[in-house]
Amino acid sequence: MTMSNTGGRRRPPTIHDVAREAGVSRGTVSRVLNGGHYVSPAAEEAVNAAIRKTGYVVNRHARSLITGRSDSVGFLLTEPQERFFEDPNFNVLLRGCTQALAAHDVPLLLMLAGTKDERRRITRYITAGHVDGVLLVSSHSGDPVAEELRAAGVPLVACGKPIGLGSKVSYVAADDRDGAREMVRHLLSLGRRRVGMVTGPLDTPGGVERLAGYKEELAEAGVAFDERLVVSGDYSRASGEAGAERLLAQAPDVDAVFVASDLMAQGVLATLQRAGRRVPEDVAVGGFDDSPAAVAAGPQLTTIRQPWDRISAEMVRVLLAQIGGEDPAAVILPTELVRRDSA
Amino acid sequence: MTMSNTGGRRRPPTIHDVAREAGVSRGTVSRVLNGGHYVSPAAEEAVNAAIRKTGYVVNRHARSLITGRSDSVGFLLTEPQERFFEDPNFNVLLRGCTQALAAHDVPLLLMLAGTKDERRRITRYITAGHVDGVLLVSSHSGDPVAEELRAAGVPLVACGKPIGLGSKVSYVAADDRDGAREMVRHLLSLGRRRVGMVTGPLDTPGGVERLAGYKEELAEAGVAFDERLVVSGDYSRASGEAGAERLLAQAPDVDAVFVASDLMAQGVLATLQRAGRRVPEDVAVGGFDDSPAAVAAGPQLTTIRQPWDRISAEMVRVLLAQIGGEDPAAVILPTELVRRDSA
DNA sequence: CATGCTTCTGTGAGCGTTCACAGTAGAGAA
DNA sequence: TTCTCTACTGTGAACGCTCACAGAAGCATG
Repeated sequence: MTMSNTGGRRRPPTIHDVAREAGVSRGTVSRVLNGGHYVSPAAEEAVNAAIRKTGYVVNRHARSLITGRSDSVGFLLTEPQERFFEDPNFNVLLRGCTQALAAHDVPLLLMLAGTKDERRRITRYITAGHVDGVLLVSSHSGDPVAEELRAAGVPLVACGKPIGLGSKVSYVAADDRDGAREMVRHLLSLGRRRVGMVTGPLDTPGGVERLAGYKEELAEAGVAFDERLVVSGDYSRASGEAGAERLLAQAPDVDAVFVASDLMAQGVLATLQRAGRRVPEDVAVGGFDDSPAAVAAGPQLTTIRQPWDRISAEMVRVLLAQIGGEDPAAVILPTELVRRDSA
Repeated sequence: MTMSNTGGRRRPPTIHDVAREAGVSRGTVSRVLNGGHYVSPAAEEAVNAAIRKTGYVVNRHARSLITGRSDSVGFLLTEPQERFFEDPNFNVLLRGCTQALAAHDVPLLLMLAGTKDERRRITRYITAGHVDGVLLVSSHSGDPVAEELRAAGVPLVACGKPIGLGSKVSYVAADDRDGAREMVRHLLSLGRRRVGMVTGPLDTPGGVERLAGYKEELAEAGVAFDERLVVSGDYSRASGEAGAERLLAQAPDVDAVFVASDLMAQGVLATLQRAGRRVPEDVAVGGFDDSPAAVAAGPQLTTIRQPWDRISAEMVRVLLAQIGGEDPAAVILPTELVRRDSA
């Protein structure tokens, strides 16, 4: 592309101007800018005054040219984007990451790898060093882009445990298993014993973990596992409706359902309503996510809140640490039971 | 912040490496890279081969340092962000802009100006020339950040007509007035004569325009304007519910309602349902936006689709043109009536 | 007085590009 | 021939910064 400089703007002040204004050398200004060790209080003050007076802002391009880093990170979305952009959790995540990065003065580049072509371009862009690291929102399947980035040694932090990327990729995730256990424990504490589950997709760690938590908690409570009480879904509302239908058919005596997402739970509520079951009197329903869907319609959903604000903050923290040379890390954050009307 | 280079990555090839590989000079490689005028076919081919062989990617920092442009643009959100991030239209817009820019190989920086502090930091960042231009999603009120950017001569394209920024700011907007007229025309064509309206906030151009379109179309059809048929809202679902209640109280004989947003229309549907009015038999309802809310519940909403994909594409086109030196421009895009069940 | 150490400061080099300019070769015209 | 013009190519300088190094000043120690 070609971009010519527009007329209106005049040359911004350089480090040289600041140095002259402060009566010191470029080196001293640079030292004040970065860390400020080995500079006298008098010089530091003079430089800061000069910066204020001139309105100096460091030229990141010049800095990056010599340091070899860009002081920016990418936010990479490798899945079909509709799904994520419509997910409120994703929005919270994106917003949280942007703000956390802003606090460190690190710009965030939004990268959408939809088509094969985009994927290639973005991979080159990243491996060329135009960003220092990548916040990755992938899911399901092993992701070729992520794999390539990992192989190229690009600092990478995934949201949720990535599949098939080896253990050397950092990730931040909610404690799906523990969250599921907490919800099941809650349902059991209400006296329910025929607790069903609509799972998420079982090719995702989240889906697997939530099911595992369900089983564990039942086992611990001494409630026998009954596979007729478990049906699988894909997190969509429609799959919640269908799942509830199967569940009612397979186990008509179900008196509680743990649903692996709020969106599916909406579908479950609809099906239960159609079937004439009252919620929570006949069937208690517990969701997962605490998304806006949880309070959108019907009885307000009792659910498990994923700490998206903390997740984004941790992703940024881990990524910056890794860019700073630290080793990859996995962070699991606790979830929280939100009691509403459905259970 | 401090970021030290991580071990894994080795030095990427430079233009020098390519030049050596191709047996030409840096200048020739540079010419091939940018436009390719005045370079012999043989040289061009050799350079391209060398680029492929070495895996060369231009160092944007070095380029930016000398050209003075960053070849990147900012996507600036100056309003309380929750509102926008939960708006599906906003998501389409963000996605569309990112993709349109990607096609030009221009990275998009996401900038959220929530707090006063962020606002100041972002303003400095932009005016320092770290982005070549800004895609602005503001709304309502005159925006101090936008005003400052305009004054600094930063290329700027707003989404929707901005208020109080003078005429020298580019913007891209849907044709609110014409869209409103089309909907009202549709309602009239169904034989309805007591057509009410729930307006959007009247301190926004969109709100004003939709109301104006409503009035114009009524006038053209020779239907007398009745102010009891008009109540105002703020685009939220709750204000739709409240608005419909007022409407029913003021004008019980209302037989159609044009609602200025789908979200409000959902509220209107709920109120009508509670009041025992059937939709569309007793009262026809027309929305605006064609957001997912339009098909979320109740009768599927007849609505006006705003061409968000085209809006984002046009915003990018206008911005890049302006960065290239062209004058600011206003683009108004046509809307489209989407017929569903509610009217 | 020399020596060393610490704290502070200035200077030159260089990061990887683009740009302006100078220069070359070949073709065609005078 | 000689001159001009076009098509192409190479070269040095510059962009604004950081980094390594050299050096100065102050102070304590030998």
